[in-house]
Amino acid sequence: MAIPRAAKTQRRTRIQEEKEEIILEAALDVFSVSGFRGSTIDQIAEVAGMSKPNLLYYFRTKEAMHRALIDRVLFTWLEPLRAFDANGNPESEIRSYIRRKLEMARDFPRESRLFANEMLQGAPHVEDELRGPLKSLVDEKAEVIRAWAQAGKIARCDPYHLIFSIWSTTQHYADFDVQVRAVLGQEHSGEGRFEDAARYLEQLFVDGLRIRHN
Amino acid sequence: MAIPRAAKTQRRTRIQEEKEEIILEAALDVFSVSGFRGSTIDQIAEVAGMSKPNLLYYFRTKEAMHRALIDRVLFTWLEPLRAFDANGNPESEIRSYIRRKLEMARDFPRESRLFANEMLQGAPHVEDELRGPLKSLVDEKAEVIRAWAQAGKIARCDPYHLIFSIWSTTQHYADFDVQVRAVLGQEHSGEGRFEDAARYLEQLFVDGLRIRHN
DNA sequence: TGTAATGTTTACCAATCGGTCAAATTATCC
DNA sequence: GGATAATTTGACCGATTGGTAAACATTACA
Repeated sequence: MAIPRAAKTQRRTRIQEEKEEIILEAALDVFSVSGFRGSTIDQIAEVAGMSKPNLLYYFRTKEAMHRALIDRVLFTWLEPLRAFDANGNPESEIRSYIRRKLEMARDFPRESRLFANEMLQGAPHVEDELRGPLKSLVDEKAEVIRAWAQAGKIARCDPYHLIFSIWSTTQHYADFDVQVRAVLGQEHSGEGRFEDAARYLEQLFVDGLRIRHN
Repeated sequence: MAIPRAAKTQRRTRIQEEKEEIILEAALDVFSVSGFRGSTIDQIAEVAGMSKPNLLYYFRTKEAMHRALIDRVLFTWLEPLRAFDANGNPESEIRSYIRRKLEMARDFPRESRLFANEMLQGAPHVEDELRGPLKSLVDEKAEVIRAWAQAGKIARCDPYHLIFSIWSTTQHYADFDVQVRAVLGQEHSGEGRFEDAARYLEQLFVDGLRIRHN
């Protein structure tokens, strides 16, 4: 006799793991494009290749699917920042942070867009996480950067806005991908654009544009 | 006897101009948060303070409202880039471009988010404009930047990615406003954050982080 | 192999969706 | 003021929405 819901059982069966994975994969496809409100369970069900009630057997509500996705993305999304090392030297740390974030924009654009969608809507589902864990992590890394500036290793600058600028420039290649490709034109829209972006961004952050003052 | 639709008449009445303005204002509120699919005519009608059939008297479909908004935003959004002057000197041109874009992020965040929403969804309504007028304008300005680099006035760098980086860093303060405020905390979330951002970004682009190599 | 638990589907529900219609109301202009 | 055009609304429509109920199918395990 149909026990509660799969999510409530103690041990997860093989089928549960597999199907939940398929569902979240499909949900990521849909949510990342249309946002929470603009996505429908039917869309997700179709992408996942199963019936709507079957989806709802694994995730009771649309919100539960979204929640599960957001939780997963939030964690992995901050990996590169966590790896930011206070003991490394500024140049290589900043260079590799940029590179890692760019790789994520290239390899996980849907995750980036899911997050962006949530931000655009005012973060109704994750505001607590932003104010809590995210802020704490950024505060910690900002302190590292501040110390570098204090020691004269890099220019004095606002560490928070420095972090914002790395986030925005790198995520741009995932979130605004259509625009980037349209502007670059067909001949420069290959995967090489990420290499070009990496080269440009590393130069920008390390040396700036070296504008000749006059 | 009810003539076609207002939009089809030759001369627009005072009421038409007023109401269309009110509707577009409300539509901007709603579309910029929830995107096209996630927004409903009822929501817009409620914000606009009029009945749904009354909205549809001025704009026949939800798509027509969105279209009208997008057209308006697309035009004004590129003003700063159009003002980019080939004859000016690189430093002041880049500085003032950054400043203007930041002012727009501050003063017209809904317009920025409407555009961002459209990009996230793959630009289904504006892809032609991206490939046409937008690309042309960027090509033109990229050529200016390339000439500056050629003349040794600024560092050699990819002009397209330079433009992308100015777009992304400045629009970030509109599109990711919630995140920026959450991370900065209450004490630094006042309007002063735009001043801080301007100072940081001008430094970044002009001088870079001046990382000490070793 | 039998049976209980797990998984899947068809049929359905009330609410909301984008949009229409005709009637009622208001503004405009002679 | 009256005729006419412009504006506004309540009632309504079929389609789609998130979600449920219950019957049916499959799996796991003793």
